[in-house]
Amino acid sequence: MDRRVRRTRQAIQGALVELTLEKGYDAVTVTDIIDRADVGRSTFYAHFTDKQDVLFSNLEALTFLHAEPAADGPLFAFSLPMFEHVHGQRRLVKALLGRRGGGVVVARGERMLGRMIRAELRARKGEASELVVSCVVGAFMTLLRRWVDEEIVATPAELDAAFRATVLPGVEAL
Amino acid sequence: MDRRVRRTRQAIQGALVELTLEKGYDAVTVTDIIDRADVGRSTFYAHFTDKQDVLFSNLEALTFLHAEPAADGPLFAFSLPMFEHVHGQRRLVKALLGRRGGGVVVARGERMLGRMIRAELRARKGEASELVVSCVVGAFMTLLRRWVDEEIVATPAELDAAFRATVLPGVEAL
Amino acid sequence: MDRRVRRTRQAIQGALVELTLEKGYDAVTVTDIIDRADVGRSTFYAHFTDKQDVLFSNLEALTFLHAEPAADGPLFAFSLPMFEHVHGQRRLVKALLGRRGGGVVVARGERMLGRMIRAELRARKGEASELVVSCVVGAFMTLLRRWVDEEIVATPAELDAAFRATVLPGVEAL
Amino acid sequence: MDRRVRRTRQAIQGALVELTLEKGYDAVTVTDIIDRADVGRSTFYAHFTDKQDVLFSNLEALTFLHAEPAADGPLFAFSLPMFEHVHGQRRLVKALLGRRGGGVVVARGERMLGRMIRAELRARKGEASELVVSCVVGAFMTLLRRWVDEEIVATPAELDAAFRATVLPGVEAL
DNA sequence: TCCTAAGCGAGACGGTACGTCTTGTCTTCCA
DNA sequence: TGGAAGACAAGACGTACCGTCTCGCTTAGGA
Repeated sequence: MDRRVRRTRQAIQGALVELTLEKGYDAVTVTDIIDRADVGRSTFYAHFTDKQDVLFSNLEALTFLHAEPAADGPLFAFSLPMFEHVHGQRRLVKALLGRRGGGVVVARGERMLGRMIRAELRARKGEASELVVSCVVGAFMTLLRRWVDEEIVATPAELDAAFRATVLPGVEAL
Repeated sequence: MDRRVRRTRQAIQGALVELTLEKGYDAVTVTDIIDRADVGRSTFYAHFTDKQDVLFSNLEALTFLHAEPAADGPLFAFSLPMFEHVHGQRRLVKALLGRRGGGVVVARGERMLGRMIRAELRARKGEASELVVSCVVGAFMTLLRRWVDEEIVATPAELDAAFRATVLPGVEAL
Repeated sequence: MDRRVRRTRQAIQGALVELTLEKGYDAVTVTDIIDRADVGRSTFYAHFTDKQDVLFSNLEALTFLHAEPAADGPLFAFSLPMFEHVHGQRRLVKALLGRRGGGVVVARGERMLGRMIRAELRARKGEASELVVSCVVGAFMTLLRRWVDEEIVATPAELDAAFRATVLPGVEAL
Repeated sequence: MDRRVRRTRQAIQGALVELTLEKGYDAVTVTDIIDRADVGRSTFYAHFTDKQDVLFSNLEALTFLHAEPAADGPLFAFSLPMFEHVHGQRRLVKALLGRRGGGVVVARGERMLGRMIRAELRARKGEASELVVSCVVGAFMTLLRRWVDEEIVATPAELDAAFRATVLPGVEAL
């Protein structure tokens, strides 16, 4: 891929993140992005189909979203590494996943997390109740979201501890 | 209030709910609402400032959002009644709170639920960790949301059971 | 006719004149008139069909518009009395006929004046060229309009003198 | 300037003229113009601020409005050329200056003509009475307007003859 | 003196036009 | 000759008026 092309794409992606942090994803217009990235309108549409397309392209940088379920080790072992990973990318994660981000990203995160938790539960218990999966997903994602939105102040270790303390006893008792 | 006024407001509110179920809240335009409600443009703006204003006005019909925390009885006793209440208004709740609804409503629901859970925990344990509150709120709301979106099929009693089984042991052990 | 009715009609007519002098006829809205006259919307439409209807109703007070052609005496004898008559109603005439008034009134004035001048010429000369009638009408009306708009400062006698001095020699020579 | 831009502007200007001839300037809406010109709403406002702005832009095609006073030769020599010039653009002049046109154009024409006549009179007589100027302006403009409105049928030469015959004796006698 | 019809204000209502804004496509021009 | 700049059509936005309408209150003027 052309170096210029890469630069153009990054300028656009960066502009969306900045603007999302400033005004919230919904309020950002394609015109805003173009102006901020200092790029022509047709250039934007040459690289992306949509504002949402830019959002999703940014998503690939969020590697924690591609985590794989662990078949052994303690239940929900993904938790601590994930909080730590997010810690290093707070700014980006906040823009994408936080209150001002596009709701779609949260939905995607939930789906991915759901798959992981479902797989873990199946591996240990044979079957996974979708009701329980929803509870666990919700507990984790809400914690994560409120943290990046700075409604909660805590270290990754504290988050991990609280998450496990709240849901593990219930899940293991099933 | 004038009888005509009441009819106009209801036509508009109803139109928003219908259209949200059909195309999703974000895709609904004020023009859509006007046409569906068979109401003049100026009439719309005489009653509501916004599409969002209509959304919020509908919210008041969702009485379960105004639930009060119980000081005694079992922990999280609100759960079953709430699921049952929602059961009776699935259509409306789905439109407002579901995947296709406006994200704002979920946020409002979380805030309200957070207040309730925080109060219950304070009443029983003296103090309430915001981390734990977030987990419980997330577990409940995610369950509720996936249910109204029909990603989960279950009775209110089953939902209540799963919610309590998942989070109660952990919360009580603290 | 009810005394109340008369009062209402006059309030509306007066409001239009005032507002026309302030902002010009075109800029005056029915809503403006209603507010100024302190009258209900439906009352307005009970008495008049239009803003223009009010304008025309006011017109009847402008009696000089109903002048009759004189069959004898000097040519264009209507001139001096008309300027004098207007002098006494400058305010109203200015609102209706002036630059800020509705163009329709000028058109009406021209038609009426045209009839008068045509009749006078026919009486004295047997026939009246429509071209000459137009010139005379234009000369008189333009003089009148610029005078009520205060682009010209003069007494009725001076206006009459200028009008006759300019067009009479030409007309009589035909 | 872009070829597209020129085409767009002309389509809009042309649409206004057509529509003015059909319904009269006041009755023409921006929406009408847009539809007739087959142009997007935003495109209209990218080129013109107003309906009136389009009107004025059309005015520049009316070159006779920019005529210069002649310092010598017979008085009011502008008359015949002007009637002839208008003859070649009847359609446009009728739309802009006629009964159905915007009153503003007539006002502009009167001002321009006033300047010309005033200058001619000053050059020959030392001083120009504003009263006389008004009469002459009115005579000429009214003749012109009734002619383009087809209330009068005549050739440019006949119009010129009538105008001069009516006002010249009076003006020269002063 | 009552009472009944009309006059009236208040303002809800469906429409229509406005001028602004954003979107995604399409054309032009330049490097 | 390929890509940046930006003109464009489409259509939603929120505002301002319009002319119609329904509602009660008041206010004569006839019973």
